[in-house]
Amino acid sequence: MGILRKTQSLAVMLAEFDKSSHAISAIDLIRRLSNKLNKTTVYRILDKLEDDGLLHSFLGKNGIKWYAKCNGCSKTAHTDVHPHFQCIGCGQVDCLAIQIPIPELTNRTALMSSVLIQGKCQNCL
Amino acid sequence: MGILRKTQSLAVMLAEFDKSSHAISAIDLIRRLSNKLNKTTVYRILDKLEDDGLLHSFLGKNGIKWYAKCNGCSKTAHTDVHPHFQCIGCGQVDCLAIQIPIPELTNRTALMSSVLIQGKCQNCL
DNA sequence: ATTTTAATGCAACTAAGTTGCAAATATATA
DNA sequence: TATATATTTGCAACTTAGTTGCATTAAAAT
Repeated sequence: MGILRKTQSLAVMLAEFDKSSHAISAIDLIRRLSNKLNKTTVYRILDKLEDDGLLHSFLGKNGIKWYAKCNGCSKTAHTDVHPHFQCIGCGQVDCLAIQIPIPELTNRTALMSSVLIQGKCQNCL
Repeated sequence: MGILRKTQSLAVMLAEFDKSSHAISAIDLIRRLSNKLNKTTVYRILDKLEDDGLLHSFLGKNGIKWYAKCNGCSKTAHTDVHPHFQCIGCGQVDCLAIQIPIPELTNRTALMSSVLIQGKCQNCL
């Protein structure tokens, strides 16, 4: 189940996502908010916001977890699927507003896919 | 640096990869070989085999590390890039012998990409 | 204002992977 | 073949990301 109470911690978290247009890793968020929120709380609120379709999560380099705002998802359907880009220079991670088509597979049914592209962002070129 | 000595541990590891045609996760390998090899040794040999272009690694569901045999890679160039498939039924992971084209990105340069497709394998359909 | 129920903080834990170092085992040299 | 040298191994201890149980706190309902 997702969010049901409007708590201070929730406001703090939402503010943090409103502040930046990029994805944020769970660990970075914990670091940034360490004086305000406990890390357990951060993880729990992230979970709930994802349940509610406000955030989506994905794995970056080295398998660490990132979160970014969703576009047009709901509690029932996460429709906003797209690749993510991680800059190997500055580490910044962004959602890409493109579609990567997955071809039909032989002997298998594809149900979901995750694409992580690594490279250099404009700043780091 | 890669492998330089033909040790028993190395033989045990290579035998394990020859035994199966699927990818093997590091943790599973450690479990399977726990009576023969220390986990540190397993990780170290995996590293070296990857350096040598005999294995490639990638991240599966939940960010855990998988290894599979390479096709036509060398110590200097890992040319064998392809998507991986993880069955959500049995957990089995395979390399897919297909290419997923990554389009040109605006304001960014893509240097590498990793694609994980999840779905059902033939057995689990 | 009081009760109910969800959210929080804390400490302790788990799981995957890494590191330092002494002991063991390949390989090179004599 | 025996010895020296250098790599590999095992072990224990550590790190890092994330999770769990439980008592306390804070929303929301009554």
